[in-house]
Amino acid sequence: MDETDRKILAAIQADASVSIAEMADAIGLSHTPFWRRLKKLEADGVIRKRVAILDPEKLGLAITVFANIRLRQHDEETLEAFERQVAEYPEVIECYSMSGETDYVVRAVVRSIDEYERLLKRKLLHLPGVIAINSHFALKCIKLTTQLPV
Amino acid sequence: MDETDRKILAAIQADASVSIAEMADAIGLSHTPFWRRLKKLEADGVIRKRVAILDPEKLGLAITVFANIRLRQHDEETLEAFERQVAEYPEVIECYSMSGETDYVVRAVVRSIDEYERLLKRKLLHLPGVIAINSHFALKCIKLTTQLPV
DNA sequence: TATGAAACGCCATCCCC
DNA sequence: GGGGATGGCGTTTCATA
Repeated sequence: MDETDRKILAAIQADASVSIAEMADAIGLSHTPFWRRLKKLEADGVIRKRVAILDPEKLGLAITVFANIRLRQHDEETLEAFERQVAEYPEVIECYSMSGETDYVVRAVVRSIDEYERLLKRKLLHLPGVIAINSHFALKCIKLTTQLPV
Repeated sequence: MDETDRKILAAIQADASVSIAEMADAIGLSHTPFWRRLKKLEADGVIRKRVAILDPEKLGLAITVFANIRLRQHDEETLEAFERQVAEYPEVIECYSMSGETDYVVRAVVRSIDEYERLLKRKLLHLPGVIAINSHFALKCIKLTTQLPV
């Protein structure tokens, strides 16, 4: 993967709606080699998929919450069950297992505080092994992108 | 925005590479009304843009870090300067101002611990008003999606 | 006012150089 | 890496209820 590939990736992760011909001569390449590189990057899995990015506000999803989750037990089965189930909640946009005191951090988006309370009390707190959850609300989104540094 | 629009949004935020005709009859609609609704959702800004999602691993971006940032002062200018500058770092994928003790939480992706150390010491710690940063490393990504609950 | 059918024109794709 | 041909699809217009 050379410099030209990186330019292609940068372009297509910024805006995938422009035509191949346009992108190609934006980076100074004719459309055929551009297309060939693109297909290779897709085949190699560097480009995972094409998606539409929606506006959370316009969908009424005004609230972003970070939930720091601690488990009571850390055996294989509990972790596996927790991870499988937490990933299924559509409100959960991100989840990572973490170093430090917190076992997992979850980012969820919800329409209201009420909805988060339900997510917390009825779903997250009942996940396998959960002993404590610490919730932090985002006041404002400064940056949220899908563009990786290539 | 009715149930049909939600189906369109769900489909296109899951996979924007399939043709309009295919999506249309997947949700039981002929392609013209589907297309009109799509254009309206774009015009209304519900659909913000189309992008390609890249694989961080394949790009060598193996490490995800959450940085909890505290500022020493909270006057308008400091906040504004901090927010403007933090958003410019390509390693910073997300940043939110938060309730609670932490002023800002940042999610960054880097190639190595070394690279994070440089990001922290040379960039983040020098941002306007910063007094303390607490870094937490992700051990594993359980879920990371762009799909919002529609 | 929302949907279905049909024609147009562009662009992704594949050929060869 | 580049140029050219083609087939399919997004786009637009017309017709319908």
